[in-house]
Amino acid sequence: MIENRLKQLGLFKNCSESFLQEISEASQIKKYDKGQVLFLNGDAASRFYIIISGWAKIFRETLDGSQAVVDIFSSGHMFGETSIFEEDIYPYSAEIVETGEVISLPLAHLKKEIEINNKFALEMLSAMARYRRHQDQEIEHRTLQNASQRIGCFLLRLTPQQDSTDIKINLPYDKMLVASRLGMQPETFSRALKKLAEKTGITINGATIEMKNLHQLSDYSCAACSSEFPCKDLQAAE
Amino acid sequence: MIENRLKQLGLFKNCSESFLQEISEASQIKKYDKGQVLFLNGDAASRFYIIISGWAKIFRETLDGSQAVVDIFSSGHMFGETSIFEEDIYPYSAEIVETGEVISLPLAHLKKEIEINNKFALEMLSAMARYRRHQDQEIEHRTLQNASQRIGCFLLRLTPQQDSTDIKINLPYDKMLVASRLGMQPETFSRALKKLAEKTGITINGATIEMKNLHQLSDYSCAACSSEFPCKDLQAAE
DNA sequence: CGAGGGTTTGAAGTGCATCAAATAGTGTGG
DNA sequence: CCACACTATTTGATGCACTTCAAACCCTCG
Repeated sequence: MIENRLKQLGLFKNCSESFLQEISEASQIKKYDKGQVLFLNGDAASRFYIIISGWAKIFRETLDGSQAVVDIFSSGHMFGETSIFEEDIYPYSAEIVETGEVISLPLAHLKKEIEINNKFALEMLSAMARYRRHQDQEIEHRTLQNASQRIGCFLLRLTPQQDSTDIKINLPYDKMLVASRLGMQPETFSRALKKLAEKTGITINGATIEMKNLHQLSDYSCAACSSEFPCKDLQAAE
Repeated sequence: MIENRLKQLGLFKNCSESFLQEISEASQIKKYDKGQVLFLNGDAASRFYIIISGWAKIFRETLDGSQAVVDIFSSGHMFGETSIFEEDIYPYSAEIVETGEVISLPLAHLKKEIEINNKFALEMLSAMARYRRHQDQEIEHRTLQNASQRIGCFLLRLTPQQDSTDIKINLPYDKMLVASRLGMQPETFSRALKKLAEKTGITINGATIEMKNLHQLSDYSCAACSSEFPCKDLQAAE
């Protein structure tokens, strides 16, 4: 049930029962398959989205077909909501990259609630500010880090805790997608990951990566970054 | 007088006289010389800033001294305000790059007003949303455009109107800074600008650039961008 | 006039992209 | 359960864009 899902999100913690009920009734939860497009850059925007499971990528595409992946979202994240304030068109395209469930909600309800519920407006502002920092960091990473360092940084942000040794993780989605998320070609990703393994002693086995010494990894990856390790992901889910 | 300056900004249009008076009294307007640092990444944040004249750059710096310029602001722009919501430390450093006047205002007052003045909170949200789009575009540009195209795009966004022919503009700050703003080295900027001139028929004379045919310039520059010309700057001043 | 930064130019190196092809992996229908 | 088709991933070879280092030039301002 949608209402319960929404209640689990920190974002709506200051919203009234009646608002949650109302917006839930006007919302839809739906399973989307890998490859489905939710909306395209320039489309008229009337709804925003919250991911329940699976992954979605946010991207922009040029006429000649090359695309820039701006971000990739998972469970708990919201997107398409910036269209409330400007122009009512989506500023990017969104596509499901791992099958899962997504709630679509009407922007009109969101807008109304922001206008009348001050605490909720603050919650939104806080989320926006957090995301801005995330983007600043993104710009920095793409400017200063080389391919291997960007991968290392990405891996570090996937680790649950920083203190333990011998961490084993799985890449959250396929390598092609990780590559585009980090702004590089798949071939470059493959080579850069291998180079990272040589330099930092991590072990790669398909999509599974074993990290015995996080400090060695962070020494290498964070050398070209203004943030210190542990550099927690600023765009943390609600 | 600070209060009058603030009244000229659209941002504060829904604020009460008493708030404007209060925050003005707690604010300072000061002339800063080129090279002065306003704050550093990681500093405790208690004030935010609004530029009256001159230019300021927002950047992040690694231990080894290389820096990523995140943005460069001019008259009417505000920065450092995102620290209200998180951690109370600045997420980037700020330095004056063209001598001018800057107002520094207490974050505490801003925070209080956001909490009690709903319309103002909305105005802030709107500004945040606009800036987020600006950053998305920035990430796209740095991913998809080559050096010459980034310069062309930068020039197009400096032009006052899109329809006229034979436009003459001056670069707003020195070429080294434009280069860093666009994420490239000064040498690369110099060469890429020359290449742009060959490809699009613009004329370069020191810091003055003459553009006889904007369409030729946009055809070349916007080929690797998802936005159509005219691609107005989303981070427009208040 | 001379010092010092900004800008340009040249030469060489590096990192990533691209193109091409081999290999591994995955899901499908037989 | 296997063979096939298709996609993801890796590897190799090559090219290009940008960087780096070095030096010259130019401009401005004391």
